[in-house]
Amino acid sequence: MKPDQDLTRIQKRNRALILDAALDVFSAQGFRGATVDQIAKAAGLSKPNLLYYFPSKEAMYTTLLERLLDTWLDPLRALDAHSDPLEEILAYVHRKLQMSRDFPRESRLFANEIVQGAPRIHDALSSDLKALVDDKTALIQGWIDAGRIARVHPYHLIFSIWSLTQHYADFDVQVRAVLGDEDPYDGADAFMDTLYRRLLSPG
Amino acid sequence: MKPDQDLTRIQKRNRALILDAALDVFSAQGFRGATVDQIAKAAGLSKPNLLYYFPSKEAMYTTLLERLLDTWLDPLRALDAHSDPLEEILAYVHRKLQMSRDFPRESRLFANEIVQGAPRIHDALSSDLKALVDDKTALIQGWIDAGRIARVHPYHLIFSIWSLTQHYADFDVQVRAVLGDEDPYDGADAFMDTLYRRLLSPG
DNA sequence: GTTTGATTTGACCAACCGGTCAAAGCCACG
DNA sequence: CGTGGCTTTGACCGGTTGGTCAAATCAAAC
Repeated sequence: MKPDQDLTRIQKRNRALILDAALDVFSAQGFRGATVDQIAKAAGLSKPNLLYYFPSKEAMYTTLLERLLDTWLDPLRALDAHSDPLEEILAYVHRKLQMSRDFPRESRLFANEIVQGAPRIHDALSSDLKALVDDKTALIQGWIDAGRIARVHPYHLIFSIWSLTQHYADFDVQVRAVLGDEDPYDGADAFMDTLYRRLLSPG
Repeated sequence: MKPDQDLTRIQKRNRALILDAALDVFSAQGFRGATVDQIAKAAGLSKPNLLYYFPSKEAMYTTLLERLLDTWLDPLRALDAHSDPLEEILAYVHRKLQMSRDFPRESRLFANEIVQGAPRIHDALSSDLKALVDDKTALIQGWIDAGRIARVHPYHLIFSIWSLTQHYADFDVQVRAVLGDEDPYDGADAFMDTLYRRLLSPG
């Protein structure tokens, strides 16, 4: 991939246009359900023009996935030892929920990919993701051993945070069908605050 | 739909064969990603033969969805006032997790459908599902008002149970990539028991 | 064993899909 | 201007897909 400086103004604009349209379509239809024509129409460009900027439909998809996995894990990377453990974890929960609220398409893109067996991102999960989680669970285990938070299985703690926060983006239609007009995220934020305080408060 | 009695022995066997194969393929690929040929091969029948038993690919899919939504909600229907509220909710959590363990294909079929906006099941969500959840949240709210469990948002409580339990089926590859050889469900069961006891214990 | 209706399938079709290509259009620079 | 490279696209291609159909096969009742 060429660095951004080597791209002309038009290239930059159109690549961004295409990736945004591709995110729309892939997140709503999955890789196989999406068609290049749909993406082209969403981007306001012709189909051959898309394939001038990306060598294939698959290239658009993997470009999106690679960029997203990275930014998606930023909140977890930020989890660190520089404050009270409980508040640190709560801050992570709130950041993660905020990402679901701000970037639901990204969340659904990952959900689609993983529900269908992660055929194009499995390696990154077993290497990069696993390494990061191993690192952060060790940090959490340290807090537990020091008696600073309650004793819970650190891996399942992280799974629970992913699951609860992403649920509001991935299952948005279901949540809204049940809740009606009420905004899901306000209640979710308060609920999770209560949940993790009660779960993790030591003693 | 004809009642089962009107079906011949061969019809019963082949319809069951086809639906099982369709569940395999749809849950792994989504509706659009699945092909009738894949389902036929998985069922050990020819493609025209499938379309002899079902009028279309869509009919196979919606038949599966309708049957599944019903059984999928059975554990929630069983939530009732006949024992200690906390134990009643915990029993629901454990039943739901057990369903994810026993029927991961069904869970992923729903996940696929809902992540993609529930185009073929949206009505059932807003009517049947909403009615059931409204009913059960009223029950939970009664327990809260009586001081028998802690004060939490009852809708988000139910969302959290769905989210946490189904996560282990829907995101199975991710969970296993991170956990390695450890069985996810044993740890999950203990984790959720702790979580909901701490969250819901009154006082 | 013959008949009749149920079951199965090879061959086929029209629509769709990802991708190609040659030609046309456009833009920036001298 | 004009010219050379960047950008855009209409037309097209081969493969796939959902679905059809007529003919062949099978099974059960008499």
